[in-house]
Amino acid sequence: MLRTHNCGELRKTDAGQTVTLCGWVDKYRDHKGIVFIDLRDRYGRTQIKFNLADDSDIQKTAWQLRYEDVIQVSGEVTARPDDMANPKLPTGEIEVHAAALDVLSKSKTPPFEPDGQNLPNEELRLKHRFIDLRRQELQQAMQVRHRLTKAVRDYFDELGFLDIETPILGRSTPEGARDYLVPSRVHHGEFYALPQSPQLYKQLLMVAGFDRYFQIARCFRDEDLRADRQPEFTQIDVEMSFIERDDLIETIDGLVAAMAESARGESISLPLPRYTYHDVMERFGSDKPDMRFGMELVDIAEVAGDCDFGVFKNTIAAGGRVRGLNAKGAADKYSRRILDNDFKNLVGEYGAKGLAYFKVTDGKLDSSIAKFFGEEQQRSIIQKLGGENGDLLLFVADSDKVSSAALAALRNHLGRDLELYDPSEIQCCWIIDFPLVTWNEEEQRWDAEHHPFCSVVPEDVPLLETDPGKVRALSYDLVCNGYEAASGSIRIHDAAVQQKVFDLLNISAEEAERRFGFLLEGLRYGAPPHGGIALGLDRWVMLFCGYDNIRDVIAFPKTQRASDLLTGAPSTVDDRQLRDLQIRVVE
RNA sequence: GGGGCCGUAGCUCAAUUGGUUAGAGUACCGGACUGUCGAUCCGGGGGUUGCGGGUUCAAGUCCCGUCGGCCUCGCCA
Repeated sequence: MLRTHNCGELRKTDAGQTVTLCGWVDKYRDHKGIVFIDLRDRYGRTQIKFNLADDSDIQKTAWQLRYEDVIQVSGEVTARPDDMANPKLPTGEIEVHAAALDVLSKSKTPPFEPDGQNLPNEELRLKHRFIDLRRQELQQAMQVRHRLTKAVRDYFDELGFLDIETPILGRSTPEGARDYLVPSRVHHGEFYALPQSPQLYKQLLMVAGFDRYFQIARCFRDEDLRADRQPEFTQIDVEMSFIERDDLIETIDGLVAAMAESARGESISLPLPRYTYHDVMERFGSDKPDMRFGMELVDIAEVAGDCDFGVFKNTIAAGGRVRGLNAKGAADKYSRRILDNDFKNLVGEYGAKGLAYFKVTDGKLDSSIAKFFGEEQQRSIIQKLGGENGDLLLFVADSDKVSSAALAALRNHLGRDLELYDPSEIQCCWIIDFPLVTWNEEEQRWDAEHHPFCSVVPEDVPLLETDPGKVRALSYDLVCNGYEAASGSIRIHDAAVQQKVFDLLNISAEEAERRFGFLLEGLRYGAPPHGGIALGLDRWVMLFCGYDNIRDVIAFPKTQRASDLLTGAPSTVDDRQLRDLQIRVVE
């Protein structure tokens, strides 16, 4: 070993010991006759003292030290005089009095310093990711990530789950997300697809009798990115046999508690609350509501349909909805310009054509459109939204879909902006009873909400033929702070029900056979009732770290256009490689 | 595919209505300094204002295009 201790562990009680430390020069303070170095590794920082009187050769080298040089220092641990201790550092009560110094590796002047001050733009940080990763936030994230995956493995191991790997090179199944394709050299013109998830494999593992499976699986989706989406990401993939929905949910409740314990040392009270899809869509306008605060949506259809405000009245007449929310005490918080521009644009992104708002003043509505509402109607609106003087009431009148999306976004914005919750808090809940299918207006057909193998609430099976939109799926999402953090379902193992679902989705027998024949064939050879779930590992790490960007918890992430600025991927390849694959690039 | 924000010294930023030689802090280089911990003080070097075109007597600033980064709608069974 080139060191006896790390840079975070020495304390006053170690005074007198001779130690050797290795690390990066984090700061240097050169007083000519005395030089201080803060030596950094991933465990912490320790002050090293170089004294002119001791050894002029060492001192000469110490004068040359610059940021991010890697050095090895030996010397005696010395207690600092009380008035010279640094309370900001855990090691601040001691310093190492250098008797030997070896520069292990000189650093070029770094493009930026990983001290977290004046953080450069992300482009530069991604280009020099090896430096960015020295920053405390990223070091922290990698540690949380490690602890989390270890907790996951330990938890499932305790419960008798087997960790089984599934192929990365698989067959393309052209529904859902766009596949990343890998050309085959041996089979001209044919391609593998990277897995969007191990979904079909894990169902076959159930058929094979591995009744408790989990895997920390890399997944790939060639879709446009977001702050919480990367083209390759990691799922905690789980599948169980001979279980019902609640068994799975309880198992995952325990997993979430174990993860929270390991990542943050927090105990989460179980069971996690469960809400139905219908319930949260009505109350929050979203199937992934942020439960850290209230501010629920309120329907004012009765008043709106009867008032003189054309937008409201016509929306109700056309079968739309008028709903609003109450920003408590925010009447004077937002200027008219912000309301008419920023807020209107915000809801406009979701298709809302406008935003109506009132301030509650003297028990009445105060707004340019208040005149369209009678005294009784104003009282009714205020009462429905629990309005008090000083409150700001905001309304969107539109279709169910648009008003939900717009108000959900507005609610999230207001919740954050009005600081209605502690941003370090974690609030998880289950969303259950999703609709099995949703009507696709453009294509004039029913689409699976989850996937075509998702099972049905037994009492709803007859509805498959009469009222498909009302059929509830045996699927469930785990939502955390407004993010979809896990999603799963009980799968169909009954051929007759599967056929009904395929019929509903307009998937012919030939088409089903062509698309997922290998799964269907497997299910014909004794398939146990089974179900599972997949948790987005990256998102959980992000949530547990309190970050709002998934790139901050991935060691080597990609940009929004899916390029890796560090390595330059994707890149062109040699003609010879293309020849082998019989692929030609066309302009 | 659509909408929005951004790009000036290695880095973080400034630069009036379009107007002198594009500035500051930090980093870097040199000097001073034996108790600092964002060390301090003195001095110095450092610019294709992302790139290309246009308007103008004059462009970092205005216009068009393009490249790159971020946020977002669509998309993500």
